[in-house]
Amino acid sequence: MSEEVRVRIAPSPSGNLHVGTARTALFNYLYAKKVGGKFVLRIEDTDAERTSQAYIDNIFDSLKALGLNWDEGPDVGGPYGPYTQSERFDIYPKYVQELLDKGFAYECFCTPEELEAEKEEATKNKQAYVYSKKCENLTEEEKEKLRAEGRKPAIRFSIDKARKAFHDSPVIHFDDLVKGDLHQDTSLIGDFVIMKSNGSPTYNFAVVIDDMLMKISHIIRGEDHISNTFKQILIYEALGAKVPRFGHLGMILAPDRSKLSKRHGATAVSEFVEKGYLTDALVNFVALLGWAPSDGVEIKTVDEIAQDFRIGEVSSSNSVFEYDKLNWMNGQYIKKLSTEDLKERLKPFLSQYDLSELTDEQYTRMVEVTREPLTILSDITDAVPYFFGKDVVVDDEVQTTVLDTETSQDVLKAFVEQAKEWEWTEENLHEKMEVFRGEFKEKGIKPKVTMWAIRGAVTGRTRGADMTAVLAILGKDRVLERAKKAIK
RNA sequence: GCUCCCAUCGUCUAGAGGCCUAGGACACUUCCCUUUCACGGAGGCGACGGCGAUUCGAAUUCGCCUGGGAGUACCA
Repeated sequence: MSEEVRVRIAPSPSGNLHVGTARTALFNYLYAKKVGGKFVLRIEDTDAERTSQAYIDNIFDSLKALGLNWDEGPDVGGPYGPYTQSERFDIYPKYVQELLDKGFAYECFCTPEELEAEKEEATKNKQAYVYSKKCENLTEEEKEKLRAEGRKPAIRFSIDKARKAFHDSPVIHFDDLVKGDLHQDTSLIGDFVIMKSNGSPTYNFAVVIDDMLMKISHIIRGEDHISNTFKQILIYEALGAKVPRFGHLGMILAPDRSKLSKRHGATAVSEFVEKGYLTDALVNFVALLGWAPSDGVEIKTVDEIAQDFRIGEVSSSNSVFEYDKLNWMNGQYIKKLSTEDLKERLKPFLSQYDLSELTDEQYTRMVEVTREPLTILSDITDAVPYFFGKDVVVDDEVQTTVLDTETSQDVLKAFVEQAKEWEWTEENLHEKMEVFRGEFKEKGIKPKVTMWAIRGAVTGRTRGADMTAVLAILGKDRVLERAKKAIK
């Protein structure tokens, strides 16, 4: 039973779910799925200042949208709850006391000013700063005196004592799931605070307690946590707990190789969704940042990826988040959507238009003929203005380079003349237009030039959806009116 | 500053001593298809950061250098 694989994602709700966190969540999820383990969600809302319910909801929604469903979490519960850190506050003191009793922790009465001075001194001497440990061997009398001054102690973890109890060398190692053997000289790690003077646990302590109590067996996270790992291993050992396996993923960088931030565009999963990215495409893309399919087929569902996933094969280097491939991939996913599904998904991006102008059939056809070039859903906004309203806005350039030409004028005159007699069904229009192009071709005018004239008059543009379909959707009256209007 | 991690095309990556004149995907580009844009199809451009060492043989092993990233809090 203790062999059960349990992984977790423990986001801090100080912002919307970041793509980096999403990728970490994904890799944990993939690992759990692959080996039949449990995926746990824990909310680390210790920092009340930056936490908000909106962010918590955003994290839930984003994870769900990505298909990363958790087996245990704040909402669904589980055997090792609560899964919200702020509700776990009363369980930490017990373990602090245990460490105190075992001699692996001690009270520290240093003030922020004193600590600051130590640090300055260290930087001045170009030394790496490590806490002086001056409070480690305080006598009871000294402690009483400090307490009488009104000082409230923080609790520090004694790196050296813990290390000596379990390791021969000050250099400790662990076998990382993705990076292999990792080591660190613990004499370079200062005795860090595990419980603040206000009684709340620090991150490095709380995670260990939470992960230990939640029986997390494998901790897969960003490599920015490597240095924390050594501290955490020592705490696990000091508590007599089983040390979990760790796996550290490379970071996701922006194209300029700096940390991905708002400056580079969207960073939260929800922002990508708002921009018109499909969550299926987003997870797929993010999975490819560090992982490669064994069969070379890159477009895959999360379940398919899970089948093929091996944590040891994940790349240990950082990767750059480039939009090019994401865009391509999103386009591929849009192509796979049924028209009915796409019609619904497109609606939020068509809010500036009055969809009631169109019958369902017209809307369906419009989507069918405009969906091809979409890479993100919001592209639809720019692709359809001419389907709405009576008139059309003609680009200046289209006016001068297309409509104003003598050829175009001839084409439009002939078009109006002939089209008013046509039966206005798409099928019939298709035939008629073919004949129409043929007539002009005989006069030496290329089919595309003929079409440009009509397209320019009817849509105001030189590019767009299939012309015949556009004519059919717009209806005879509007088409003829717009065509006439373009004739001088 | 100190410590740690990383290093194959512009980007994501395959590659675990000879199968590599380094493969794929995206991007870029040429051509084809075509009522435009796009999609699709067929090509092209394009990389083992540098220097040593080990070896008959290194992208693959080792060392140094360089470059990039991260951590150095009573933040998480």
